[in-house]
Amino acid sequence: MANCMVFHNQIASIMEMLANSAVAEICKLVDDDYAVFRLEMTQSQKDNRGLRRKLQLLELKVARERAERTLRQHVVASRPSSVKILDRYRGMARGEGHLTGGHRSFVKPAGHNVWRDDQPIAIDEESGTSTQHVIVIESANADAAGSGVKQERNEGEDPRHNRDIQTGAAAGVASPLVTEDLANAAAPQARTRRSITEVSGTLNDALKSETLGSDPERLGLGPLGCPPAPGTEYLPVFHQSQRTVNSHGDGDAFYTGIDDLSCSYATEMDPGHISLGLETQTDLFRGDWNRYSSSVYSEGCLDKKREVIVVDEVTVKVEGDAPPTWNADSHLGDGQSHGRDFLDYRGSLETNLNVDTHSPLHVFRDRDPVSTSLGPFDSQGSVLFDQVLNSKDQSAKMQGGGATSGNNKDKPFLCMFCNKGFSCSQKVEIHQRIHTGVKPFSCTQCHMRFAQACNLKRHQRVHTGEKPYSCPQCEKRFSRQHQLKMHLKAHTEERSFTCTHCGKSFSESCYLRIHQQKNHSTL
DNA sequence: CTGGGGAAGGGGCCC
DNA sequence: AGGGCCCCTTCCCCA
Repeated sequence: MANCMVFHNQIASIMEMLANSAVAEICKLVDDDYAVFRLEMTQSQKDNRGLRRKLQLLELKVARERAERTLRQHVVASRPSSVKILDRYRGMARGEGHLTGGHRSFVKPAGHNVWRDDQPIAIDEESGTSTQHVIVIESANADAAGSGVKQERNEGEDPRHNRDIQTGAAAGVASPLVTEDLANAAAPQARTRRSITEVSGTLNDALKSETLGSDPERLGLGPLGCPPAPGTEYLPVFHQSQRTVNSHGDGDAFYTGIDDLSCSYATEMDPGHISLGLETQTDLFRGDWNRYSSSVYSEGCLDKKREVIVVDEVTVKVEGDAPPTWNADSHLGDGQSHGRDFLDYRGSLETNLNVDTHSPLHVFRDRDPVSTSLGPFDSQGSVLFDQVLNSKDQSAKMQGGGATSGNNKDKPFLCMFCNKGFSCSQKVEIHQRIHTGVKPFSCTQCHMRFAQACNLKRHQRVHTGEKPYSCPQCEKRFSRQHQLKMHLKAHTEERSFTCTHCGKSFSESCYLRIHQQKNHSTL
Protein backbone atom coordinates (compact mmCIF):
# COMPACT_ATOMS: atom_id res chain seq x y z
CA MET A 1 0.00 0.00 0.00
CA ALA A 2 2.81 2.32 0.95
CA ASN A 3 4.67 1.46 -2.21
CA CYS A 4 1.62 2.22 -4.16
CA MET A 5 1.37 5.64 -2.58
CA VAL A 6 5.04 6.37 -3.26
CA PHE A 7 4.64 5.30 -6.83
CA HIS A 8 1.64 7.52 -7.21
CA ASN A 9 3.50 10.53 -5.87
CA GLN A 10 6.38 9.90 -8.22
CA ILE A 11 4.02 9.78 -11.15
CA ALA A 12 2.42 13.03 -10.00
CA SER A 13 5.79 14.75 -9.71
CA ILE A 14 6.81 13.53 -13.13
CA MET A 15 3.56 14.82 -14.58
CA GLU A 16 4.13 18.17 -12.94
CA MET A 17 7.62 18.37 -14.37
CA LEU A 18 6.37 17.52 -17.78
CA ALA A 19 3.66 20.15 -17.53
CA ASN A 20 6.12 22.76 -16.42
CA SER A 21 8.45 21.96 -19.20
CA ALA A 22 5.59 22.16 -21.68
CA VAL A 23 4.52 25.57 -20.40
CA ALA A 24 8.08 26.77 -20.58
CA GLU A 25 8.30 25.53 -24.13
CA ILE A 26 5.11 27.30 -25.08
CA CYS A 27 6.21 30.53 -23.46
CA LYS A 28 9.45 30.35 -25.31
CA LEU A 29 7.68 29.88 -28.60
CA VAL A 30 5.34 32.77 -27.88
CA ASP A 31 8.21 35.03 -26.94
CA ASP A 32 10.04 34.12 -30.11
CA ASP A 33 6.99 34.77 -32.24
CA TYR A 34 6.33 38.02 -30.45
CA ALA A 35 9.87 39.16 -31.06
CA VAL A 36 9.56 38.33 -34.72
CA PHE A 37 6.25 40.08 -34.88
CA ARG A 38 7.64 43.19 -33.27
CA LEU A 39 10.50 43.12 -35.64
CA GLU A 40 8.17 42.91 -38.58
CA MET A 41 6.04 45.72 -37.20
CA THR A 42 9.04 47.93 -36.76
CA GLN A 43 10.09 47.20 -40.27
CA SER A 44 6.63 47.98 -41.58
CA GLN A 45 6.56 51.24 -39.73
CA LYS A 46 9.86 52.17 -41.21
CA ASP A 47 8.52 51.32 -44.62
CA ASN A 48 5.45 53.43 -43.99
CA ARG A 49 7.50 56.39 -42.95
CA GLY A 50 9.62 56.06 -46.01
CA LEU A 51 6.59 55.86 -48.26
CA ARG A 52 4.99 58.79 -46.56
CA ARG A 53 8.10 60.79 -47.07
CA LYS A 54 8.12 59.89 -50.72
CA LEU A 55 4.47 60.84 -51.00
CA GLN A 56 5.15 64.22 -49.48
CA LEU A 57 7.97 64.77 -51.87
CA LEU A 58 5.75 63.83 -54.77
CA GLU A 59 3.05 66.19 -53.57
CA LEU A 60 5.51 68.98 -53.29
CA LYS A 61 6.79 68.26 -56.72
CA VAL A 62 3.34 68.22 -58.22
CA ALA A 63 2.42 71.42 -56.47
CA ARG A 64 5.54 73.07 -57.70
CA GLU A 65 4.90 72.01 -61.25
CA ARG A 66 1.36 73.21 -61.03
CA ALA A 67 2.55 76.45 -59.59
CA GLU A 68 4.94 76.96 -62.44
CA ARG A 69 2.31 76.10 -64.98
CA THR A 70 -0.19 78.44 -63.43
CA LEU A 71 2.38 81.12 -63.13
CA ARG A 72 3.09 80.88 -66.81
CA GLN A 73 -0.58 81.24 -67.56
CA HIS A 74 -0.73 83.99 -65.08
CA VAL A 75 2.00 85.92 -66.80
CA VAL A 76 0.56 85.35 -70.23
CA ALA A 77 -2.79 86.69 -69.26
CA SER A 78 -3.05 90.42 -69.39
CA ARG A 79 -5.11 90.42 -66.29
CA PRO A 80 -4.49 88.07 -63.48
CA SER A 81 -7.16 85.62 -62.61
CA SER A 82 -7.43 87.08 -59.22
CA VAL A 83 -8.86 90.21 -60.67
CA LYS A 84 -11.81 88.19 -61.73
CA ILE A 85 -12.94 88.15 -58.22
CA LEU A 86 -13.26 91.85 -58.25
CA ASP A 87 -14.86 91.79 -61.62
CA ARG A 88 -17.28 89.20 -60.56
CA TYR A 89 -18.06 91.17 -57.54
CA ARG A 90 -18.85 94.09 -59.70
CA GLY A 91 -20.74 91.91 -62.06
CA MET A 92 -22.87 90.62 -59.31
CA ALA A 93 -23.44 94.08 -58.16
CA ARG A 94 -24.73 94.97 -61.53
CA GLY A 95 -26.86 91.93 -61.60
CA GLU A 96 -24.77 90.34 -64.27
CA GLY A 97 -24.34 87.44 -62.02
CA HIS A 98 -26.73 86.11 -59.58
CA LEU A 99 -26.61 84.05 -56.55
CA THR A 100 -27.92 80.98 -58.15
CA GLY A 101 -25.29 80.52 -60.69
CA GLY A 102 -22.74 78.82 -58.58
CA HIS A 103 -20.97 82.02 -57.64
CA ARG A 104 -23.26 83.20 -55.07
CA SER A 105 -20.79 83.56 -52.34
CA PHE A 106 -19.50 86.81 -51.20
CA VAL A 107 -16.36 87.39 -49.36
CA LYS A 108 -17.72 88.04 -46.04
CA PRO A 109 -15.45 89.21 -43.33
CA ALA A 110 -16.23 86.96 -40.53
CA GLY A 111 -14.70 88.61 -37.60
CA HIS A 112 -15.96 92.09 -37.71
CA ASN A 113 -17.17 91.88 -41.19
CA VAL A 114 -15.26 94.75 -42.53
CA TRP A 115 -13.07 95.16 -45.46
CA ARG A 116 -10.54 97.82 -45.44
CA ASP A 117 -9.30 99.85 -48.23
CA ASP A 118 -5.98 98.16 -48.02
CA GLN A 119 -7.66 94.83 -48.10
CA PRO A 120 -8.57 94.05 -51.64
CA ILE A 121 -11.27 91.56 -52.17
CA ALA A 122 -9.27 89.68 -54.67
CA ILE A 123 -5.75 88.61 -54.76
CA ASP A 124 -5.17 91.53 -56.90
CA GLU A 125 -2.07 92.45 -58.61
CA GLU A 126 -0.54 95.77 -58.26
CA SER A 127 0.52 97.75 -61.21
CA GLY A 128 0.53 94.79 -63.43
CA THR A 129 3.31 93.04 -61.69
CA SER A 130 2.57 89.46 -61.66
CA THR A 131 2.80 88.15 -58.18
CA GLN A 132 3.25 90.92 -55.77
CA HIS A 133 0.77 89.57 -53.36
CA VAL A 134 1.62 87.06 -50.81
CA ILE A 135 -0.55 84.17 -50.07
CA VAL A 136 0.15 82.60 -46.78
CA ILE A 137 -1.51 79.35 -46.18
CA GLU A 138 -2.15 78.98 -42.59
CA SER A 139 -0.17 76.05 -41.48
CA ALA A 140 -2.55 74.84 -38.88
CA ASN A 141 -5.45 74.81 -41.23
CA ALA A 142 -3.47 73.30 -43.95
CA ASP A 143 -2.26 70.59 -41.71
CA ALA A 144 -5.73 69.91 -40.60
CA ALA A 145 -6.86 69.75 -44.14
CA GLY A 146 -4.17 67.35 -44.94
CA SER A 147 -2.90 69.34 -47.82
CA GLY A 148 0.56 70.45 -48.29
CA VAL A 149 1.50 73.63 -46.62
CA LYS A 150 2.89 75.99 -49.11
CA GLN A 151 3.79 79.51 -48.74
CA GLU A 152 5.54 82.22 -50.52
CA ARG A 153 6.68 85.50 -49.28
CA ASN A 154 7.67 87.91 -51.88
CA GLU A 155 10.34 90.36 -51.29
CA GLY A 156 9.18 93.80 -50.50
CA GLU A 157 5.61 92.82 -50.05
CA ASP A 158 3.59 94.97 -47.82
CA PRO A 159 2.84 92.75 -44.92
CA ARG A 160 -0.56 94.26 -44.67
CA HIS A 161 -1.44 92.51 -47.85
CA ASN A 162 -0.53 89.21 -46.55
CA ARG A 163 -3.41 86.95 -46.19
CA ASP A 164 -4.05 83.43 -45.34
CA ILE A 165 -5.78 81.31 -47.78
CA GLN A 166 -7.04 78.01 -46.79
CA THR A 167 -7.47 76.26 -50.02
CA GLY A 168 -8.48 72.85 -48.91
CA ALA A 169 -8.52 70.40 -51.72
CA ALA A 170 -8.04 73.09 -54.30
CA ALA A 171 -4.69 74.13 -53.01
CA GLY A 172 -3.37 74.23 -56.47
CA VAL A 173 -5.20 77.40 -57.14
CA ALA A 174 -2.83 79.29 -55.02
CA SER A 175 0.07 77.53 -56.49
CA PRO A 176 1.51 80.47 -58.31
CA LEU A 177 2.39 81.90 -55.02
CA VAL A 178 3.51 78.80 -53.34
CA THR A 179 6.84 78.01 -51.91
CA GLU A 180 8.02 75.52 -49.47
CA ASP A 181 8.94 77.96 -46.86
CA LEU A 182 7.23 76.21 -44.08
CA ALA A 183 8.77 78.31 -41.46
CA ASN A 184 6.91 81.32 -42.63
CA ALA A 185 3.67 79.53 -42.27
CA ALA A 186 3.96 79.84 -38.59
CA ALA A 187 4.44 83.54 -38.80
CA PRO A 188 2.32 85.48 -36.43
CA GLN A 189 -1.03 86.42 -37.72
CA ALA A 190 -0.83 89.89 -36.50
CA ARG A 191 -1.40 93.00 -38.52
CA THR A 192 -4.00 92.40 -41.11
CA ARG A 193 -3.22 88.93 -42.06
CA ARG A 194 -6.46 87.34 -42.80
CA SER A 195 -7.86 84.15 -43.96
CA ILE A 196 -9.91 83.58 -47.00
CA THR A 197 -11.60 80.30 -46.79
CA GLU A 198 -12.26 78.69 -50.05
CA VAL A 199 -15.03 76.29 -49.61
CA SER A 200 -15.10 74.68 -52.94
CA GLY A 201 -13.74 74.91 -56.36
CA THR A 202 -11.30 77.57 -57.17
CA LEU A 203 -10.49 80.62 -55.32
CA ASN A 204 -12.59 82.54 -57.71
CA ASP A 205 -15.52 80.34 -57.21
CA ALA A 206 -16.34 80.77 -53.67
CA LEU A 207 -14.66 82.97 -51.26
CA LYS A 208 -16.73 82.17 -48.39
CA SER A 209 -15.38 83.94 -45.47
CA GLU A 210 -12.67 86.07 -44.25
CA THR A 211 -11.51 86.58 -40.80
CA LEU A 212 -9.73 89.58 -39.60
CA GLY A 213 -7.17 89.65 -37.00
CA SER A 214 -7.68 93.24 -36.22
CA ASP A 215 -9.78 94.88 -33.68
CA PRO A 216 -12.90 96.63 -34.84
CA GLU A 217 -11.87 100.01 -33.69
CA ARG A 218 -8.73 99.97 -35.73
CA LEU A 219 -10.78 98.91 -38.70
CA GLY A 220 -12.95 101.89 -38.36
CA LEU A 221 -15.82 100.16 -36.80
CA GLY A 222 -18.16 102.12 -34.77
CA PRO A 223 -19.07 101.24 -31.27
CA LEU A 224 -21.65 98.82 -32.49
CA GLY A 225 -19.28 97.03 -34.70
CA CYS A 226 -20.36 99.06 -37.63
CA PRO A 227 -18.30 101.58 -39.40
CA PRO A 228 -19.10 105.10 -38.57
CA ALA A 229 -21.66 106.62 -40.80
CA PRO A 230 -19.76 109.70 -41.88
CA GLY A 231 -17.63 109.05 -44.82
CA THR A 232 -18.81 105.56 -45.23
CA GLU A 233 -21.67 106.07 -47.54
CA TYR A 234 -23.10 103.09 -49.28
CA LEU A 235 -21.57 100.65 -47.02
CA PRO A 236 -22.88 97.23 -47.69
CA VAL A 237 -25.60 96.41 -45.37
CA PHE A 238 -27.31 93.28 -44.40
CA HIS A 239 -30.74 94.46 -44.61
CA GLN A 240 -34.08 93.22 -43.57
CA SER A 241 -36.64 94.78 -45.74
CA GLN A 242 -39.46 93.50 -43.67
CA ARG A 243 -40.55 95.98 -41.14
CA THR A 244 -40.35 93.74 -38.21
CA VAL A 245 -41.35 94.49 -34.77
CA ASN A 246 -39.90 92.80 -31.83
CA SER A 247 -42.91 90.92 -30.81
CA HIS A 248 -41.60 90.33 -27.38
CA GLY A 249 -41.70 93.90 -26.56
CA ASP A 250 -38.83 93.71 -24.22
CA GLY A 251 -36.31 94.89 -26.68
CA ASP A 252 -33.89 92.18 -25.94
CA ALA A 253 -34.33 90.07 -28.93
CA PHE A 254 -32.19 91.44 -31.62
CA TYR A 255 -29.16 92.83 -30.02
CA THR A 256 -26.37 90.41 -29.83
CA GLY A 257 -23.80 92.60 -28.31
CA ILE A 258 -21.01 94.80 -29.38
CA ASP A 259 -18.60 92.09 -30.13
CA ASP A 260 -20.37 90.88 -33.12
CA LEU A 261 -23.08 92.96 -34.46
CA SER A 262 -22.33 92.81 -38.05
CA CYS A 263 -24.14 90.39 -40.19
CA SER A 264 -25.91 89.02 -37.28
CA TYR A 265 -28.78 86.87 -38.16
CA ALA A 266 -28.75 85.68 -34.67
CA THR A 267 -31.63 86.41 -32.51
CA GLU A 268 -33.27 84.43 -29.91
CA MET A 269 -35.06 81.32 -30.86
CA ASP A 270 -38.15 81.24 -28.86
CA PRO A 271 -39.89 78.16 -30.09
CA GLY A 272 -43.19 79.56 -29.29
CA HIS A 273 -42.54 82.85 -30.85
CA ILE A 274 -39.82 82.61 -33.34
CA SER A 275 -38.88 85.98 -34.50
CA LEU A 276 -37.92 86.87 -37.96
CA GLY A 277 -34.49 85.70 -38.75
CA LEU A 278 -33.23 88.85 -40.23
CA GLU A 279 -33.89 91.30 -37.53
CA THR A 280 -30.80 93.12 -36.76
CA GLN A 281 -29.40 95.44 -34.28
CA THR A 282 -28.06 98.65 -35.50
CA ASP A 283 -29.89 101.53 -36.92
CA LEU A 284 -26.92 103.16 -38.44
CA PHE A 285 -27.77 101.92 -41.85
CA ARG A 286 -31.43 101.78 -41.74
CA GLY A 287 -31.72 102.59 -45.36
CA ASP A 288 -33.92 99.82 -46.44
CA TRP A 289 -34.02 97.81 -49.55
CA ASN A 290 -36.80 99.82 -50.99
CA ARG A 291 -34.88 102.95 -50.46
CA TYR A 292 -31.88 101.47 -52.09
CA SER A 293 -34.00 100.19 -54.83
CA SER A 294 -35.39 103.57 -55.45
CA SER A 295 -32.10 105.28 -55.33
CA VAL A 296 -30.23 102.81 -57.37
CA TYR A 297 -32.46 100.84 -59.58
CA SER A 298 -34.65 103.67 -60.50
CA GLU A 299 -31.70 105.37 -61.97
CA GLY A 300 -31.63 102.76 -64.60
CA CYS A 301 -28.08 101.82 -64.06
CA LEU A 302 -25.67 101.64 -61.29
CA ASP A 303 -23.13 104.21 -60.76
CA LYS A 304 -19.83 102.74 -61.55
CA LYS A 305 -18.44 104.02 -58.38
CA ARG A 306 -21.23 102.94 -56.19
CA GLU A 307 -22.45 99.54 -56.83
CA VAL A 308 -24.98 97.59 -54.98
CA ILE A 309 -25.15 93.98 -54.23
CA VAL A 310 -28.46 93.07 -52.90
CA VAL A 311 -28.84 89.74 -51.30
CA ASP A 312 -32.47 89.40 -50.65
CA GLU A 313 -33.23 91.20 -47.51
CA VAL A 314 -29.62 92.04 -47.51
CA THR A 315 -28.27 94.98 -49.31
CA VAL A 316 -24.62 95.29 -49.96
CA LYS A 317 -23.22 98.40 -51.39
CA VAL A 318 -19.79 98.45 -52.78
CA GLU A 319 -18.23 101.75 -53.35
CA GLY A 320 -15.87 101.33 -56.15
CA ASP A 321 -13.18 99.04 -55.03
CA ALA A 322 -13.68 100.04 -51.51
CA PRO A 323 -14.11 97.15 -49.21
CA PRO A 324 -17.63 96.39 -48.34
CA THR A 325 -18.69 96.27 -44.81
CA TRP A 326 -21.18 93.73 -43.80
CA ASN A 327 -23.67 94.87 -41.41
CA ALA A 328 -27.02 94.16 -40.19
CA ASP A 329 -29.70 96.65 -40.51
CA SER A 330 -32.37 97.02 -38.01
CA HIS A 331 -35.80 98.15 -38.77
CA LEU A 332 -37.10 97.88 -35.36
CA GLY A 333 -39.24 100.78 -34.73
CA ASP A 334 -38.85 102.13 -38.16
CA GLY A 335 -41.70 104.43 -38.54
CA GLN A 336 -41.95 104.21 -42.25
CA SER A 337 -44.82 102.48 -43.78
CA HIS A 338 -42.92 99.80 -45.54
CA GLY A 339 -44.33 96.43 -44.91
CA ARG A 340 -47.53 97.85 -43.78
CA ASP A 341 -49.27 94.65 -44.51
CA PHE A 342 -47.09 93.09 -41.96
CA LEU A 343 -48.08 95.49 -39.29
CA ASP A 344 -51.66 95.45 -40.33
CA TYR A 345 -51.54 91.79 -40.09
CA ARG A 346 -50.32 91.98 -36.58
CA GLY A 347 -53.00 94.31 -35.61
CA SER A 348 -55.87 92.59 -37.23
CA LEU A 349 -55.02 88.96 -37.04
CA GLU A 350 -52.83 88.75 -34.00
CA THR A 351 -50.63 86.38 -35.76
CA ASN A 352 -47.03 85.62 -35.36
CA LEU A 353 -44.36 87.65 -36.93
CA ASN A 354 -42.65 84.57 -37.86
CA VAL A 355 -40.95 83.14 -40.72
CA ASP A 356 -41.13 79.58 -41.52
CA THR A 357 -39.17 77.79 -38.91
CA HIS A 358 -37.68 75.75 -41.66
CA SER A 359 -36.35 78.78 -43.27
CA PRO A 360 -32.72 78.52 -44.11
CA LEU A 361 -32.18 81.58 -42.07
CA HIS A 362 -33.33 79.75 -39.09
CA VAL A 363 -31.07 76.98 -39.96
CA PHE A 364 -28.27 79.39 -39.80
CA ARG A 365 -29.40 80.82 -36.61
CA ASP A 366 -29.77 77.45 -35.10
CA ARG A 367 -26.34 76.57 -36.10
CA ASP A 368 -24.76 79.70 -34.93
CA PRO A 369 -26.93 81.54 -32.53
CA VAL A 370 -24.29 84.10 -31.87
CA SER A 371 -23.62 84.60 -35.52
CA THR A 372 -20.09 85.58 -35.10
CA SER A 373 -17.33 84.64 -37.38
CA LEU A 374 -19.04 83.08 -40.25
CA GLY A 375 -22.68 83.68 -39.80
CA PRO A 376 -24.81 82.40 -42.60
CA PHE A 377 -21.92 82.34 -44.94
CA ASP A 378 -19.80 79.76 -43.37
CA SER A 379 -19.11 76.76 -45.41
CA GLN A 380 -21.90 74.61 -44.24
CA GLY A 381 -24.31 77.40 -43.99
CA SER A 382 -23.47 78.42 -47.47
CA VAL A 383 -24.31 75.02 -48.67
CA LEU A 384 -27.64 75.21 -47.01
CA PHE A 385 -28.16 78.65 -48.32
CA ASP A 386 -27.27 77.56 -51.78
CA GLN A 387 -29.58 74.65 -51.61
CA VAL A 388 -32.42 76.85 -50.67
CA LEU A 389 -31.54 79.29 -53.34
CA ASN A 390 -31.40 76.65 -55.94
CA SER A 391 -34.69 75.17 -54.98
CA LYS A 392 -36.34 78.48 -54.73
CA ASP A 393 -34.91 79.74 -57.91
CA GLN A 394 -36.05 76.71 -59.72
CA SER A 395 -39.46 77.40 -58.39
CA ALA A 396 -39.20 80.95 -59.51
CA LYS A 397 -38.17 79.86 -62.95
CA MET A 398 -41.03 77.47 -63.08
CA GLN A 399 -43.23 80.39 -62.41
CA GLY A 400 -41.85 82.15 -65.37
CA GLY A 401 -39.25 84.05 -63.50
CA GLY A 402 -35.61 83.48 -63.64
CA ALA A 403 -32.58 85.55 -64.10
CA THR A 404 -32.84 88.54 -66.29
CA SER A 405 -36.43 87.89 -67.11
CA GLY A 406 -38.40 91.02 -67.12
CA ASN A 407 -35.34 93.06 -66.49
CA ASN A 408 -36.25 96.10 -68.44
CA LYS A 409 -37.22 99.66 -67.91
CA ASP A 410 -40.73 98.74 -66.95
CA LYS A 411 -39.41 96.54 -64.22
CA PRO A 412 -36.47 98.33 -62.75
CA PHE A 413 -36.64 96.63 -59.38
CA LEU A 414 -34.55 93.55 -59.53
CA CYS A 415 -34.49 90.58 -57.27
CA MET A 416 -30.99 90.21 -56.02
CA PHE A 417 -31.32 86.47 -56.07
CA CYS A 418 -32.70 85.70 -59.47
CA ASN A 419 -32.42 89.11 -61.08
CA LYS A 420 -36.02 89.07 -62.01
CA GLY A 421 -37.47 92.46 -62.60
CA PHE A 422 -40.55 93.94 -60.97
CA SER A 423 -42.48 97.06 -61.42
CA CYS A 424 -42.20 98.27 -57.87
CA SER A 425 -40.19 97.61 -54.80
CA GLN A 426 -43.12 96.08 -53.00
CA LYS A 427 -43.30 93.36 -55.58
CA VAL A 428 -39.65 92.67 -55.21
CA GLU A 429 -39.99 92.52 -51.50
CA ILE A 430 -42.76 90.00 -51.75
CA HIS A 431 -41.00 88.06 -54.41
CA GLN A 432 -37.82 87.81 -52.44
CA ARG A 433 -39.66 86.08 -49.69
CA ILE A 434 -39.63 83.00 -51.84
CA HIS A 435 -35.87 83.08 -51.61
CA THR A 436 -35.63 83.81 -47.95
CA GLY A 437 -38.56 81.81 -46.74
CA VAL A 438 -39.87 84.79 -44.86
CA LYS A 439 -43.54 84.30 -44.20
CA PRO A 440 -44.81 87.10 -42.08
CA PHE A 441 -48.44 86.12 -42.24
CA SER A 442 -49.56 83.22 -40.19
CA CYS A 443 -52.97 81.85 -39.47
CA THR A 444 -54.18 82.05 -35.93
CA GLN A 445 -56.10 78.85 -36.21
CA CYS A 446 -53.68 76.48 -37.81
CA HIS A 447 -50.38 78.32 -37.68
CA MET A 448 -49.82 78.08 -41.34
CA ARG A 449 -47.68 80.86 -42.66
CA PHE A 450 -47.80 82.80 -45.84
CA ALA A 451 -45.62 85.16 -47.68
CA GLN A 452 -48.52 87.20 -48.93
CA ALA A 453 -51.34 88.61 -46.95
CA CYS A 454 -53.85 87.82 -49.60
CA ASN A 455 -52.90 84.19 -49.48
CA LEU A 456 -53.53 84.17 -45.79
CA LYS A 457 -56.86 85.76 -46.34
CA ARG A 458 -57.69 83.20 -48.93
CA HIS A 459 -56.54 80.46 -46.66
CA GLN A 460 -58.77 81.57 -43.84
CA ARG A 461 -61.75 80.64 -45.88
CA VAL A 462 -60.77 77.11 -45.08
CA HIS A 463 -61.55 77.79 -41.45
CA THR A 464 -64.52 80.00 -41.94
CA GLY A 465 -66.06 77.77 -44.55
CA GLU A 466 -66.80 80.76 -46.65
CA LYS A 467 -67.60 79.78 -50.21
CA PRO A 468 -68.77 82.82 -52.02
CA TYR A 469 -68.79 81.30 -55.44
CA SER A 470 -71.77 79.13 -56.19
CA CYS A 471 -72.61 77.20 -59.28
CA PRO A 472 -75.84 78.42 -60.83
CA GLN A 473 -76.60 74.98 -62.13
CA CYS A 474 -76.04 72.68 -59.20
CA GLU A 475 -75.87 75.02 -56.23
CA LYS A 476 -72.45 73.79 -55.46
CA ARG A 477 -70.32 76.38 -53.76
CA PHE A 478 -66.66 77.12 -53.97
CA SER A 479 -64.27 79.24 -52.08
CA ARG A 480 -62.50 80.41 -55.18
CA GLN A 481 -63.62 81.75 -58.42
CA HIS A 482 -61.22 79.60 -60.28
CA GLN A 483 -62.73 76.53 -58.72
CA LEU A 484 -66.14 77.58 -59.86
CA LYS A 485 -64.77 78.26 -63.25
CA MET A 486 -63.37 74.81 -63.52
CA HIS A 487 -66.54 73.38 -62.18
CA LEU A 488 -68.53 75.18 -64.83
CA LYS A 489 -66.26 73.74 -67.40
CA ALA A 490 -67.24 70.34 -66.18
CA HIS A 491 -70.86 71.31 -66.68
CA THR A 492 -70.31 72.55 -70.15
CA GLU A 493 -68.07 69.66 -71.05
CA GLU A 494 -65.56 72.20 -72.16
CA ARG A 495 -62.43 70.26 -72.75
CA SER A 496 -59.94 72.39 -74.43
CA PHE A 497 -56.85 70.42 -73.44
CA THR A 498 -56.47 67.57 -75.87
CA CYS A 499 -53.84 64.91 -75.76
CA THR A 500 -51.83 64.97 -78.91
CA HIS A 501 -51.12 61.27 -78.61
CA CYS A 502 -54.54 59.78 -78.14
CA GLY A 503 -56.87 62.67 -78.74
CA LYS A 504 -58.45 62.52 -75.31
CA SER A 505 -59.62 65.87 -74.04
CA PHE A 506 -59.44 67.35 -70.57
CA SER A 507 -60.84 70.40 -68.94
CA GLU A 508 -57.55 71.43 -67.40
CA SER A 509 -53.98 71.33 -68.43
CA CYS A 510 -52.95 69.50 -65.32
CA TYR A 511 -55.30 66.64 -66.12
CA LEU A 512 -53.82 66.40 -69.54
CA ARG A 513 -50.37 66.39 -68.09
CA ILE A 514 -51.26 63.65 -65.63
CA HIS A 515 -52.83 61.68 -68.38
CA GLN A 516 -49.78 61.98 -70.54
CA GLN A 517 -47.52 61.04 -67.71
CA LYS A 518 -49.54 57.98 -66.98
CA ASN A 519 -50.19 56.80 -70.48
CA HIS A 520 -47.61 58.37 -72.71
CA SER A 521 -44.68 58.77 -70.42
CA THR A 522 -42.52 56.64 -72.67
CA LEU A 523 -43.17 58.81 -75.65
C1' DC B 1 -62.59 66.67 -59.71
C1' DT B 2 -61.87 69.13 -55.64
C1' DG B 3 -59.29 71.65 -52.36
C1' DG B 4 -55.61 74.38 -51.37
C1' DG B 5 -50.84 76.69 -51.39
C1' DG B 6 -47.32 79.55 -54.11
C1' DA B 7 -46.52 83.28 -56.80
C1' DA B 8 -47.25 87.20 -59.76
C1' DG B 9 -49.90 90.87 -62.29
C1' DG B 10 -52.93 94.60 -62.14
C1' DG B 11 -55.75 98.13 -60.31
C1' DG B 12 -57.40 101.24 -56.80
C1' DC B 13 -56.53 104.14 -52.86
C1' DC B 14 -53.80 107.23 -50.18
C1' DC B 15 -50.19 110.47 -49.38
C1' DA C 1 -48.13 112.98 -61.00
C1' DG C 2 -45.78 109.50 -58.87
C1' DG C 3 -44.72 106.19 -55.43
C1' DG C 4 -46.11 103.07 -51.81
C1' DC C 5 -49.31 99.99 -50.26
C1' DC C 6 -53.21 96.89 -50.22
C1' DC C 7 -56.27 93.94 -52.29
C1' DC C 8 -58.13 91.11 -55.88
C1' DT C 9 -57.46 88.13 -59.45
C1' DT C 10 -55.24 84.74 -61.97
C1' DC C 11 -52.26 81.06 -63.11
C1' DC C 12 -49.57 77.16 -61.79
C1' DC C 13 -48.92 73.30 -59.20
C1' DC C 14 -49.75 69.55 -55.96
C1' DA C 15 -52.30 66.11 -53.16
